[in-house]
Amino acid sequence: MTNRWLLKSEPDVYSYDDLVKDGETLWTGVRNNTAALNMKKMQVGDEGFFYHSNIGKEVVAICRISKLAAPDPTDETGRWVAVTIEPVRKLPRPVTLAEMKAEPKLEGFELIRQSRLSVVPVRDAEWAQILAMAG
DNA sequence: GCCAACGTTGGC
DNA sequence: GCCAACGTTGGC
Repeated sequence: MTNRWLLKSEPDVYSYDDLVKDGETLWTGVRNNTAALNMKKMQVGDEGFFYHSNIGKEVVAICRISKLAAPDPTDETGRWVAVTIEPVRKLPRPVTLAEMKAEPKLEGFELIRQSRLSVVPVRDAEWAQILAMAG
């Protein structure tokens, strides 16, 4: 079962361009239980939106899960996990948070409902809607 | 087990 | 810089 996701990153810390440069990256540092549960549900090949938080506040690209959740090497307690992601493509243009909030079809979107969650599931209809908004 | 206090995230 | 939302911690 393929699912879709949205992953947040502050672009001054790690942007989509950094991911392109690196080829792939271990998505470390998630320290929230709901977000960790979402990562454990990810399958290799699942796609996700890459969202720039704080600066930009917009979906900029699509990425793909390339490795399943495994223990996060930056976590000394051994309780947290990280997946590996790779870049897929940039959107024709970014879709901003303000646009998504203004779109009635995205009313139930988890990104908007629970704004602090850093790894968010995206429903098929929401995925299609955001792609359509990206042009 | 409840809840107040505090810390963090992220939008504005 | 402020604040809302949410999670965590610790006293009782």
